[in-house]
Amino acid sequence: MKKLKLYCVIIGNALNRRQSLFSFIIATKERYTDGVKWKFLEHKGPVFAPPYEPLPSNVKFYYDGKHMKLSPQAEEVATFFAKMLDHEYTTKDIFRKNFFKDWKKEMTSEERSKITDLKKCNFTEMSDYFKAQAEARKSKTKEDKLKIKEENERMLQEYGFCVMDNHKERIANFRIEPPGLFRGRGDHPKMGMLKRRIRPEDIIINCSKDSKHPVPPPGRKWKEVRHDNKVTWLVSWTENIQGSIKYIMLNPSSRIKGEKDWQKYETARRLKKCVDRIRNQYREDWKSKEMRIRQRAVALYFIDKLALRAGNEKEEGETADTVGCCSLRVEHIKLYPENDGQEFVVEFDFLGKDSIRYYNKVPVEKRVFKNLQLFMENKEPDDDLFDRLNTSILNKHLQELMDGLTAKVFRTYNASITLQQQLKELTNVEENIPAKILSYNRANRAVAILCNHQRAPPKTFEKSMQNLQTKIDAKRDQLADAKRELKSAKADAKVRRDEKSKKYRIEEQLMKLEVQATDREENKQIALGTSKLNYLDPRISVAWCKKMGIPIEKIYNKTQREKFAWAIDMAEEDYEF
DNA sequence: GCGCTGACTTAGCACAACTTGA
DNA sequence: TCAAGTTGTGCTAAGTCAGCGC
Repeated sequence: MKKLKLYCVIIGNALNRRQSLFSFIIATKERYTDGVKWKFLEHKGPVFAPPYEPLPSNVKFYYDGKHMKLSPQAEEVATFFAKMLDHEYTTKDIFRKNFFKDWKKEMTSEERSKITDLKKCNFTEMSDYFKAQAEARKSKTKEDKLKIKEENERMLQEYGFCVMDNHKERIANFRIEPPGLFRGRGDHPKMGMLKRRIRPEDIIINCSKDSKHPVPPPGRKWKEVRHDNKVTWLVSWTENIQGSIKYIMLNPSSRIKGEKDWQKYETARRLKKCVDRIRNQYREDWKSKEMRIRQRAVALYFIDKLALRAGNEKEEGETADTVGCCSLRVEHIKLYPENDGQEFVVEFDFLGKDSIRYYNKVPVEKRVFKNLQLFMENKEPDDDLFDRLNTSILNKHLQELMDGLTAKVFRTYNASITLQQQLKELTNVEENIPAKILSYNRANRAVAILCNHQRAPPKTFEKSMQNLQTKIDAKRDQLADAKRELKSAKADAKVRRDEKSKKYRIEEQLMKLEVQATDREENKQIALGTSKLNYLDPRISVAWCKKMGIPIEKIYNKTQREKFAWAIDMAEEDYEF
């Protein structure tokens, strides 16, 4: 009864934070213990990519120096390549090979017999045409830009929301991925392949029986309409490169995602309570008689100490050659009994998720070192380091140690606890706001380094650094002037006061610039966003802001505040992870 | 156990949108 | 007011992990 009453309140005012927080707790504790994710789900279905518009006749394609009119299908695929002409991708052999193979499939038999060598294809007119179009888009008038904006807004309002259990929720990706050329990361064997256009007939709709079902475009059909309330997705289709399923799901601000996120951090907090026991256990296991247990224990030590990912097996030749902890190979580590004055050093060098390089030299305990020597005995470089271990074995073991424990919980736990410790260590209530924020970013950075969240240095980095330095120099000159003026303004008390406050103001500005420069330099190759969004319990940041008198807007932008609304609502100043 | 698949989270990059200072 | 620089958002690839059938 009480529950029912609450729901009514929620329906009446779905956007009221306090109330949605209640529904949140109810949902987690009472409503969905049986894998049911919702009772009611209604939406408008996906937005398809716009149909292909053939090129104007003056934009020509040349083969072997001669103009050649392509069939619409072949032309469309050619434009995908033309649009990427300036990208390094198009110079890579695999990319070109894959593209050409798939392009030929789209050609008429006549085209296929003529076009036999990609090197003889000239796409430059197409490429120039698209560049001109992009330029034209940029230089549109204010009114035109506003019109586009309004149209986008209209689409968002129509397709960007759904109703799930009495809440109107934002959908994350309501637009179907347009066709194009597949761009894998790193050395992907499938780069350049044609990602085909998705049609209504490829689409599975998921919604509740008693909802208004989404309508396919006129004269078309959905592949299937199902009513599976044990899953959270609204739309799915099978992608043609890997044959995997893609989904349309809800925005991170939605109840269903927020709840899950909250749960994730609660699991990490439970790990905090038993991590000492687990650490003692794996240290004991280093001595085990059984090889499989020693391997498990050393791997777990790496996952815990270095925040490595679990490392599932991957199908060879289907994806880029990347590894995580359990899939490390002998060639990925080097052992140094002594290195730079430290004993038992392990050097890691491998490509992880997204082909981001993990390079680290770490001193380890002697037992770990000896075990690693043992694991590597009589093995080839491309043999598995942990040949008696995989993620499934590891996670089964972890499950026995703590309910809900898996390898990735260690990343969440270590990231969040590091942030909390670093914030305690680095920040001082006495400092001013820019200094506090620099400290926050430094704490955030410690986590990003731990998790190896890298980014390519921004293209404009050097220049923007230089600009900042110029500003700092100018500000220093200004400060020197102000100091001189203050000195010479001895007699008049009022003038003195004014000069003093001016000097103070300039000092503040200078400090702010210097802090900004430090922050930016330290951030050159480190991405803070990923850890902020996925690994750091937002309640730690909310509590810190409250304690330090920092407005939450300084730490989280609008999107982030929406995602972490539950935490902003929940966490008090004394929150402890 | 073992391989496979589906569902869901995590990830970096490209580009659009906004901000700032000349 | 505009270009340059900076930040935010969208996109979609690439992971993790549970569950299933054998």
